[in-house]
Amino acid sequence: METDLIRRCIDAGLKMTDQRRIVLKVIDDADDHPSVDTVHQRARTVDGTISIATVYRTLNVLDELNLVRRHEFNDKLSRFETNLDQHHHVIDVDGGDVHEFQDSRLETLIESIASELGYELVDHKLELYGRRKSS
Amino acid sequence: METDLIRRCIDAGLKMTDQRRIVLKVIDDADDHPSVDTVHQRARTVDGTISIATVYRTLNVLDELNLVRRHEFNDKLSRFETNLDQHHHVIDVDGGDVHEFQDSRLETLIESIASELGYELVDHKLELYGRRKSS
DNA sequence: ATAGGTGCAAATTCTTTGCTATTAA
DNA sequence: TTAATAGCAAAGAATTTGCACCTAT
Repeated sequence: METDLIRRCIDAGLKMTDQRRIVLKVIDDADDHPSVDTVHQRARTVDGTISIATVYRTLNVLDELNLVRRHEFNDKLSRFETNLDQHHHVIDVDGGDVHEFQDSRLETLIESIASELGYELVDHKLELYGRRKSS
Repeated sequence: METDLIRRCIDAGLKMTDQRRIVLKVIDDADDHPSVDTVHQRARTVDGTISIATVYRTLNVLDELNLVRRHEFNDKLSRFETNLDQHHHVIDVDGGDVHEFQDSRLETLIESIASELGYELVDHKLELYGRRKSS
């Protein structure tokens, strides 16, 4: 098994240890925005000996390589996501649920705003805080 | 002196102590995005005995009252801003400078996207990460 | 063979909190 | 007068790191 994420790590010159492979799989499989602790717990179900330090180190490396994005939504925990194309979020201010979405109008607008301001866009984060409409 | 921020705090039922007044002034005067520690240092230049605990407590109250917004840009420090109308930021990925901007097209689009998704917008944050164009 | 990675525990860093004394309202 | 707030120091929580051992390349 050679996921895209694994390949990118190898290309970046990282050693592919068992622990790293497990953390990468957890991250790759996640369709939510897990905290470090959650990633650790999930990794433990595969290998009970994997340490939280390794999880921290791995996530930090992935962050540096821009293979994951780090967020802090309502709480103060670091939360991670791999799906780098859909970085728009609606956070429910009541429940705290995080819902992802994608919108091309937004992409286009953001791109041109950055350009107008004299910047070449590298990445971006948009977080909408809202309340479910009852209607 | 009765700044708007002070007025809002009083209206919210907070006691206006000397320390609080100083922290509010620091926040109000800031045109950057100071960390808790920076706010503390600035407050100290006015009153050398003000404690960091008080700064934390004051900023937390302001955050709860939505009189400041809490950010975490490139570093992992909480950073604060009072200017709640201009919550769009470009972060220079090289220098780390944070530049604020305002864009009505964006406001409008975000508002309608939230609505389309079934949310009533309460607040939002947009962070663009970019690199200065040399051209 | 060896540069890089791991686990563990200790150390750091940031933030909160219990307590007693103080003070704005 | 009294409920809220301050300062201090201790406690907590999240994250990083030094070190001795291990392993992918």
